[in-house]
Amino acid sequence: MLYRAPRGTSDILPQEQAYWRYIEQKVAEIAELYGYERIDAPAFEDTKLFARSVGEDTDIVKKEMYTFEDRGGSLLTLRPEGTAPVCRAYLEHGMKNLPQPVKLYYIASIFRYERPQAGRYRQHYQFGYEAIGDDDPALDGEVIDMAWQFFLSVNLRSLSLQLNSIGCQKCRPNYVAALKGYYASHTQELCSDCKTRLKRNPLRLLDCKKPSCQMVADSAPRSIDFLCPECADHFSRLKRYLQLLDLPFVVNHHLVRGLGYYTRTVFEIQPEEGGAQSTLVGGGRYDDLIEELGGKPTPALGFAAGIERIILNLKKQKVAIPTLAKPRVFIAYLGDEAKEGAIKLASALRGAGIGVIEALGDKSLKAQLRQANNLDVRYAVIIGEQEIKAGTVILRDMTSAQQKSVPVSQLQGLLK
RNA sequence: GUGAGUGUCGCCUAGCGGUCUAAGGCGCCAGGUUGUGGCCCUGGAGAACGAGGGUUCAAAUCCCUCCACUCACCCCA
Repeated sequence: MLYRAPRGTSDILPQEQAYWRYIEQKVAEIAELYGYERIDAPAFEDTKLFARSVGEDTDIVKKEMYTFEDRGGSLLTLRPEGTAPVCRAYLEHGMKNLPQPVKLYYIASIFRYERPQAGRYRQHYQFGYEAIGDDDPALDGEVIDMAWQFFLSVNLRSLSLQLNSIGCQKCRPNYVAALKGYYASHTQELCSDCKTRLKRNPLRLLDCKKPSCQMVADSAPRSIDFLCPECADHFSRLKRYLQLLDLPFVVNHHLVRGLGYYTRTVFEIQPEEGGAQSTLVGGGRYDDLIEELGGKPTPALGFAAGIERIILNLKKQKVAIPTLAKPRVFIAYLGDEAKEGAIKLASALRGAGIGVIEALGDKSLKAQLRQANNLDVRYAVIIGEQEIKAGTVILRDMTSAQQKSVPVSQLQGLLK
């Protein structure tokens, strides 16, 4: 084989498309229900947009971006996440002049140069909802509710909703300092990865998977104990609203999220029987991001969900999804004259909204019907020399194997 | 970037140093007489055995390198 899809990418084949259609429809339905409108940003952006927003020190920026220089010398990057482009669009189009918050959603391909494994791809798809321009915890509740309702609507069950608050610019430094202090006295118990995390990104110490590090993390200071009064109030009101909505969240003190821009609320949704790359939804508040990108201080939040991972779980849970429509009629013909009749008939039927597949070439009727059978079509319409003369066709029901001669004029009605 | 496992027709699998210019099943195509499918029967197309180097009289079968896939780590949806 000369060419294959690049590593970490894959073709979404016809037999998979029903899942994609299903999810895209649900995403749009939920959006409509909550008043979110679709936005499609370009697949690549100025590299600096992601470097600034995601955080220079994150792995995404340091080693996972598809960055290239175009012929004009601009440094561009295939989007490694969906939030920054939406924020850029918010600023670029002056959306602060719209009624706030501005509520947007997207479905987009995402590119990250990582080693592929179960549930992780170099090109994959995420959808996300973003609400920009309000800091009311009720908005946090709404966004989390949307994520939860989405999964209810696609019939995925046994999910867990994890919640935490990591504070704001004012209170988080105190927490990080306390965390560092705590970990400094436990360095000898840490794995080598955690030793570097202690220097680079102390918050990430909390979700190391190694059991020995988990033990250390279990007794570590908790972010919610260091929240400033405003953040603490925000968090407790959010929890109140989530209770009102009957959302079964659990506060996870180890949940910190990887992207650099999060403030206050962070949350994830994952299967209860979680494997390695199992997180279905990750999101949270990013109150400083718009300002960081050059706008006025503007609170905002959102989440992103991985579509391939959702499909993986739909299959695992054997969720029944609607099948895609396909033509119900196959037209077979015998001879050149009949072929011309078949071409005209197919066109007329399609004009009436009836899906039709035509035979091709100069095959035996047997071969044509075999094809009809393989196409899993409901009816075969057969046209031969006799039918052309008589102005009729043979209508064959492929499931019952009953067939009868009918006038062409009546065919359309019989196929409805 | 690290570690482990895998790599034979579109799919699944047999072969594990000579009988393999590779076998079977599914699928695909065509026939089984004159204008008819799905079952059955017959036939056909389709892989130089991931790629490139070795070892050997001889390699799909042994060795090396690379590539890809799968899973895990890092990280993340």
